Amino acid sequence: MSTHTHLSAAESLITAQGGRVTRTRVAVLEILLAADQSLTHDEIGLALAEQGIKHDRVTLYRTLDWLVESGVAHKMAGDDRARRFGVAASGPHEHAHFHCDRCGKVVCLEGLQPAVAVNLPGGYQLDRAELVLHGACPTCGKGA
Amino acid sequence: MSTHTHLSAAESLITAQGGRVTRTRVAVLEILLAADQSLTHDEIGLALAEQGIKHDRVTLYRTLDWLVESGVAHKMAGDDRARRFGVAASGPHEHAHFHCDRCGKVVCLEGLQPAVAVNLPGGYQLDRAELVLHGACPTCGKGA
DNA sequence: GTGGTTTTGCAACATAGTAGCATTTGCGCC
DNA sequence: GGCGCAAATGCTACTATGTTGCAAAACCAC
Repeated sequence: MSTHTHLSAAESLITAQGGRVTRTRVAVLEILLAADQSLTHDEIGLALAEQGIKHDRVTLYRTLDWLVESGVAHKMAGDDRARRFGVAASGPHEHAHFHCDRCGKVVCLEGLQPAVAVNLPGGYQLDRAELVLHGACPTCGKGA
Repeated sequence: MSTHTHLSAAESLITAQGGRVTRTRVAVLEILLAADQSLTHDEIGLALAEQGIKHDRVTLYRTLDWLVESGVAHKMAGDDRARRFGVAASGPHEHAHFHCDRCGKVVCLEGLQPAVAVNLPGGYQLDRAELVLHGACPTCGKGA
């Protein structure tokens, strides 16, 4: 299975960033691309294990860091102390996140960055705004 | 110095929440009240030590948790994995934070919660919005 | 295939936060 | 003022998350 000339979306993304296409990288990126929510290092590691992909905790950290540095993925700090990762689908980091306070799930909400025309006190230079919405996701909200 | 009938702001706040007025609690709360920025557990611990107030790491965690639960202080997760604490001066948690990407300092920006009239995809129930602005603080911005 | 660089895997370390339990302390009550 | 009891503290040990250094392995250009 090496004569393929067809590259998967994950493989294309990786080569486009000038990185080597490795088992772990492809698998991690595919997991992130397939996920409808932000995943923790742990969840990704579990998914890898389920696919029978042997890997090291450290490798995964480094892979994720590389994806973030390359601008392919993005990292966000949650209320628990675990960082969550997701694919930065379109454009810059200008997208909001929705954090379900019941199941703890974090989803990316693309294209709804609001008018954050805040009037900052003097001297502050605004670079980018990060918006996290808290509430209940569709799944948890139904039960209420 | 125990015949005082006058209570400090910190002491009043503590008793108002039905908690006991202890050395550590008063000191921590006074530190938070005096701070112009959000502080990490570590920074607060250092400040306590400077005041010669003996304390335990665990006690500080518990004190801070209590303050947050009582609604006196608020907790926020930063990009580093340390939680930062600040006094929730006015009203609910409806205030934004400014994170200086150069010195890492986090300040609370009261009264500038923007119109987060975001149109959520179907099914999401918005509870509260958390806004974190990134950029340079006045001090760091000057040097640029 | 060969060579050189990137990436991985391992082991050890670092930091942030938590749990259980005995001791101390604040504070209401007498 | 002293007593008792619940709340708070301090200790030790532990968990979880993330990092560093280095040797071995894997990628990929040639």
